[in-house]
Amino acid sequence: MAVRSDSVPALAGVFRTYGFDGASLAVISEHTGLGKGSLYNFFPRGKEEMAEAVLDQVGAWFMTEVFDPLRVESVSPAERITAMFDAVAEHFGSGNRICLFGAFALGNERARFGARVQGYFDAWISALTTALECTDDPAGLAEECVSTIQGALVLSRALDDSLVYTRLSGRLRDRLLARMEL
Amino acid sequence: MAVRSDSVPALAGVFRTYGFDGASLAVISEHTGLGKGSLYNFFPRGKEEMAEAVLDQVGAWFMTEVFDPLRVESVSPAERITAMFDAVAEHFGSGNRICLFGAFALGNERARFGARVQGYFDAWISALTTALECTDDPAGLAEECVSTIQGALVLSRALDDSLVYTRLSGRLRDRLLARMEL
DNA sequence: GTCTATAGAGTGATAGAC
DNA sequence: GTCTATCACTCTATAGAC
Repeated sequence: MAVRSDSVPALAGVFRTYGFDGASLAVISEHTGLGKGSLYNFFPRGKEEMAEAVLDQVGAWFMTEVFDPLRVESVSPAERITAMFDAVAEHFGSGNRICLFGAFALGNERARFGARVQGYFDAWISALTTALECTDDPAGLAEECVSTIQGALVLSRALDDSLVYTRLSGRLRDRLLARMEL
Repeated sequence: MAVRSDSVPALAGVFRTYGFDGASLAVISEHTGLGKGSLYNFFPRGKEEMAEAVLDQVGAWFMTEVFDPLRVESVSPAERITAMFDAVAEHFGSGNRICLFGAFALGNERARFGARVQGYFDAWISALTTALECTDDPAGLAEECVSTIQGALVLSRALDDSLVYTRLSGRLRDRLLARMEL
């Protein structure tokens, strides 16, 4: 039997492709394979609740797979940073998939989901700052790192070339690792 | 009497705030002060033509105020770069306004306006590459610069703090200028 | 008469909610 | 599937400039 959480990955794909406003219930119904009745059974508050569920599930994935590992003291800071870039590249399909939080930050969606968006970026920068404590400017570099990844996703998407993402994130990673050796 | 181009700045504000899908004719009519009759008189193909007009006007502004000055050989490369950061900060309200091309790149709008989005970023990177010819990696740094500005706009918006933009673009500018002195 | 600008009632289609 | 609201858009009407 289908459960609510099973439909969240499909919902994520729809919101990534169409945005919040562009994702009609007809499109959602088609991509999830669920009728409107089922959708309102799982998400009584409608589309807004669907998007919240997506944001929460993606946010939870980043927490366990990206943010928490950045604070594990038994792993060297350089290895933590390298692992972060690997996990992030995997999640964003090396530039082929956008960041929902970034897209929602730029779009009209920010009005509805601003708190979740802010929480995601705060958590990322905070975790990165911990891993970069061995540098001379942990908070500044963490902010720069998160921002650069978002920029790489924008540019990669704009130029329709995932190599742009790979190139930019590789440069960033190397620059951070160099700063950690000081 | 009103002319078509007078309404474009108001249209730009609407699309920036609501996105393409979120900007209904009712909202557009309200913010421009024009009835539907006037809007369809100026833009016979409707919303799509309105957005194209906005993109074209913003693109033209960047061409004359940002891209072309980057190629003026009578000005030193360092001064050209500094002037670019000033003009860009002015246009983006130091992080308070988003980049329409960046937002359209991440959103559903890319399907309709992808060519214009790609042209904007190509032109920017190309012009910057010229100004950075005195460095060891003009094209790479140009790509990195444009991407970082976009990332700064995303993060600034996400955290609702324009100081994030000011801080990140200042760091980037200084880093570029340092690379030019080599 | 012709052209551009304006206003807004009215169209069918489709939206989200239930 | 049914509901109502709203969507993008069309059309008619009217105004003044030439």
